[in-house]
Amino acid sequence: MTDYADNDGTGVRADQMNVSENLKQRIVGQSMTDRVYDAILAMILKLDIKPREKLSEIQLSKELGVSRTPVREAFLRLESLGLLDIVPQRGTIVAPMRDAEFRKSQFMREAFELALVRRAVELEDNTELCKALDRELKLQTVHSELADENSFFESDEAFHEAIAVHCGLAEIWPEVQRVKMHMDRFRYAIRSQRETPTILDQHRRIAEAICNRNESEALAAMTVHLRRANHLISDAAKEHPEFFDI
Amino acid sequence: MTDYADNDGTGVRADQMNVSENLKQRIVGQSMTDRVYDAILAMILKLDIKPREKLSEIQLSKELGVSRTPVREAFLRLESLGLLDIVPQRGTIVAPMRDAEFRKSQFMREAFELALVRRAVELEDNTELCKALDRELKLQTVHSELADENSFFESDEAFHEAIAVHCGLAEIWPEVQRVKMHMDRFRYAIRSQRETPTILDQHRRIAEAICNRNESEALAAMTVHLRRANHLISDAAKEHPEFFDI
DNA sequence: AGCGGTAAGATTGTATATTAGTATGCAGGT
DNA sequence: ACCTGCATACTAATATACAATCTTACCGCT
Repeated sequence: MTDYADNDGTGVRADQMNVSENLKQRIVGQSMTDRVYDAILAMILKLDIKPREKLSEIQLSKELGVSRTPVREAFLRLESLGLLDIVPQRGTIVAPMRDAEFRKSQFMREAFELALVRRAVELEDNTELCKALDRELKLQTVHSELADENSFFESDEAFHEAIAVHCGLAEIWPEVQRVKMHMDRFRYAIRSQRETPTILDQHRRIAEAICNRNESEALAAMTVHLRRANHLISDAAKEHPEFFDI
Repeated sequence: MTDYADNDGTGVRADQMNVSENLKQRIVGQSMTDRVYDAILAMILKLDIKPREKLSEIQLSKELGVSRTPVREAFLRLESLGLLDIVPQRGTIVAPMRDAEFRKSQFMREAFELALVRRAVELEDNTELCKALDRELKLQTVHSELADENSFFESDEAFHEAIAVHCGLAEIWPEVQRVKMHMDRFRYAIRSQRETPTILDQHRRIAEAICNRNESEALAAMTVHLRRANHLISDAAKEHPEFFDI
């Protein structure tokens, strides 16, 4: 759990450690390609690597002490997610945040989560679901009061996931995460803990409407919640215009 | 357009031509990886290569006259779509059709297309959309009468795509195709042209409801249409149990 | 000084070599 | 006849080598 333990002799020169220390600690488990992929993905989402930042196969492979192949395969996966822009014979950069990409992501997430809500209100037995939602609400109350941002957003995820899981559609959640990805990049860029009370309130309304089987209310509450970020984008674009590509 | 024209000297032995002639003719355009990917994808969807059929990097690379790298990269893309199962140090097979995968695909497509319908009925100006839908309906009428299966299903695609395009969400369509993929595999396995009149009728109802801005009717009609295949799966599973993995 | 062309360097794309894990078949034993 | 252990063949994973293309910077010319 200790960060920055880099006394493993992988022969990384000190003058090219810009990204490497960050990566090293994340590299554990599965195949090389998987490890490299997970590491780069996390760094992109957390903005440890910034949009438009260059990312070369050969440099990363040296820093990570692996060959180009796993790095390249990780790059290809990330490109297919729209997170990297690979230009043949020129280079690879972290994709800038595109408005079109965001809109697409927003549409798909909304389509999924509203469909899940529609199922949730129609559950014959929703006691388990409501218990799970209530649990997350309690957690979020505490995390919000303690201003524990990370824990709050963790429970935020769990809240939304619980709806899918208790509808018998747990397999859908990874797909939601997939389409959410581009929104999450924005979220990390603009996330401010002053938002947590608002979010918590919205979650409460959603949970209440679902458990009361009030479909229209649940859908409305979820829609408001999911569209919350929309008006924050322009702020983010003003604050970090270099990240965007309009 | 002529199938099985194999007089190009790529050194493929006659006793291993099971897949090669089929592939060769498809290989044109873009990068090697893209070409190989497109070719294999088409063959999987059309059931030219059958579920559970083995597919080795080295054999394909020889047959296609390319190195293993593009083949491998194409494999990885197809694996991420759930169309190939790559087992390290053992081999790669075309993924059998899994009920869970189908249900997931069904859910996501329905979520997308119903969300698109909701937008479609709310368009201020739907004349272009209705014109496009009507055009495809006319085409489908002809194709159905002439029993031209392929053209019918082509127009079927165009019908659905038109809704997305005229809602200003053309970018969404590739994503719909993505999630539809697993359903399409079933569709090819069970497709019978006796279905075309039914489908055409369903399309007519959908188009009419959308153009009349009758949301509930449009949603109902689309839902019926999208769930049409559901009860056909069990038939397909009976007919080709070796393709399935329940 | 400004412009143009060329060569060097850097990049991804492709090909091949090496490594390591898995199945398989045969030999030898029980 | 059946099990066990080893050798072998085959696979994908990884590493390295080569090719093609683009950028960049420098040098010479005008």
